[in-house]
Amino acid sequence: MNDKYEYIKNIDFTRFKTGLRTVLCGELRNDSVGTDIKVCGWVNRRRDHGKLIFIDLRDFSGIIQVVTDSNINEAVYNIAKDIRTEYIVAVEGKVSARTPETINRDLPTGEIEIKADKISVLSQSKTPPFMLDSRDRVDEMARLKYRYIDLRTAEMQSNIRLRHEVTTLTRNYLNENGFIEVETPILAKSTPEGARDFLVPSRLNPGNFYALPQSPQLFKQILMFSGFDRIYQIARCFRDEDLRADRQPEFTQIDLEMSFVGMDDVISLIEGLLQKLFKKALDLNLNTPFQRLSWKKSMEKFGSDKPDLRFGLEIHDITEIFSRSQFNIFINVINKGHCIKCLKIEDAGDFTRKDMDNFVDMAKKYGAGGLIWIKVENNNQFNSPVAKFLLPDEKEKLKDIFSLKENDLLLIVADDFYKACYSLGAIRSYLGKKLNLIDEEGFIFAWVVDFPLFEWDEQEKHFSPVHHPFTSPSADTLEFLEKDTLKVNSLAYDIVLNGAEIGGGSIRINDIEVQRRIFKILGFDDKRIEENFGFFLRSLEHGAPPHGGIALGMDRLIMLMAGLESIREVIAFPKTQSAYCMMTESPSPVTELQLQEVFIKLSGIKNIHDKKVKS
RNA sequence: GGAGCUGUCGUCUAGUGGUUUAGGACACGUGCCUGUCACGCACGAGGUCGCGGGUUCGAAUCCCGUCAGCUCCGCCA
Repeated sequence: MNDKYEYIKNIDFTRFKTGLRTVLCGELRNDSVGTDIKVCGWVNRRRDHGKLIFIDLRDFSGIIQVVTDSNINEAVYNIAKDIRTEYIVAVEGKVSARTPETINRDLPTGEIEIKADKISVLSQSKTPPFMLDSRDRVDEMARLKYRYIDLRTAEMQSNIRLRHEVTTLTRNYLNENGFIEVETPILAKSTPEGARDFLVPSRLNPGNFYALPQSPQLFKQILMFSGFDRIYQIARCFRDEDLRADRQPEFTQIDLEMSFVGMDDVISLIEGLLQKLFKKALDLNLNTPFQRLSWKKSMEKFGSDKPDLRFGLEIHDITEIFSRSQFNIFINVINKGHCIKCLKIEDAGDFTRKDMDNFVDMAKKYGAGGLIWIKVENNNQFNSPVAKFLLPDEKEKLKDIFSLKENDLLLIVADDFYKACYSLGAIRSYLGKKLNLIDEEGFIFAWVVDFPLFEWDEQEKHFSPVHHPFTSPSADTLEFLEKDTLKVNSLAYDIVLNGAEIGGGSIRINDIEVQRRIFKILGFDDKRIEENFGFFLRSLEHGAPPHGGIALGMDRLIMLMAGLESIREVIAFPKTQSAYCMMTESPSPVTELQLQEVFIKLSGIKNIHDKKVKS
């Protein structure tokens, strides 16, 4: 049976009994035959057979067929005649068994129907802009504009209810583990670095602004200093950056913080949570502990800090082979202490010259200087734009190491470690999909650990934190903080699922001197430290326990659990790529008076009212 | 900030310089129909081809610009 409403689980139907209805549409089975019921719902479809009209009545629980017969009750029949799709009606009648030949096996309620004694229209509806059962073929713009209709579909009901299940299970699990839920301000303080803040002007403090929190990070830590031991929050976070399929300007994190813990404590707690979520919501068993790999190894083998481990196709280092190379590109790279990385694709005979150009473009797009391809032809000849620059023994070594045979393809990037790995990692992901190497049903988790604490920001010419500035350096690399900054590792951990980062956390700094040193390395002077983090440093010097935490990107997690490709599908009212809400038409201009009250004067904007005038 | 793709009745689409008066399907309206369940049948209404400009005897079609949506790079402590 094809039951679109299988998201209705463990529901106590009696709770939904109201003055207007005694049962839900999806509730009844043939054991109710003969009873009189009242039911309310939307008209999913009406089928008019002349003297006989069928109405498929829908609510969140399912669909039931209502029948009116002009020979039996003409008044009801006449009402049914004027009813249209998406009208909301109340039906009173008797549950009756369908004759064997009229049973609908596609419907859980297909063995019965309701003979209507009374139908009243509770609300009329204009013809809907699109049909609910063709939703997946409807342009997303229309779905977002008429979100209230899109949300009626079984798919969206299922997604939003899955979301509710995840939050409920999470709260229960964390409560059982001694956490309490604490709210923190939405009108918060703007802090430097990180993402762009959303600003909120203060009427009572002219010229001053709140920022919407990018995460409740500092509040979580301060609650540890306050002795709550374990807190969590299903936290809304705001970041004013460009959107993606998996990024919205406001999104939700399962955000938690714990006292007197090390990395393993947080990791095993989260493994337990995910195990419970997947078991209860999807009936899937996850094996724990999840595998762990270091950031370095993840970059080296998969070219990503969020590797998709559902398939192999690992990256290899072939720098050694070319140590005496005559090829300029390789010589230059090796002289700079950089490396040569390689991806081997077997049976690549179908790839054309155009595909090769495409690989080169992809490598460039992801930051590499270029890409070299070598295709193995029959009798083991190398077909490659650089074949003539390769020494015979280099060719032999490549054949040897990769056991090359006809139609094998090597994609080679020579660049610094990060660019070489990153660009080949992007190609690896592309090929994983293109060559169908991925088991779409599988969920492969991993922890990525041993991140560097800092990276060098080439544009801004300063160090910036890989995680955030409150992440603790590892004890064994702490000594390099000032003298070999990039060598310092952090006690940060990311959790990765099927090539997506679904969360990250760290053991935090609880030593004010270390915290001050970190701010210094990040290039903050004393004045700026005091202005932005003074409150936090003062809180650190009044007794701060060792503590750590993590935040899971809940929208992404639910998206992956539901097998979807955009978090917009699991958010009730998402925004478009230009951060615009199609339904409410927000953001929008405000009145001059509103601006005056918050002491704001607009400048440098052209055509403020011209935009968004459409459809 | 950048790249790519897309935009034709309410919806999904056909149409790549000339019988196109822009075609079809679904939805919608009217009528017929007593067992359908994506009901069926007949008839009907519905489109300034996203917007602006250009090329051309002629533009939905080609060119430029612009707006919107999507995907991606940058960005996202």
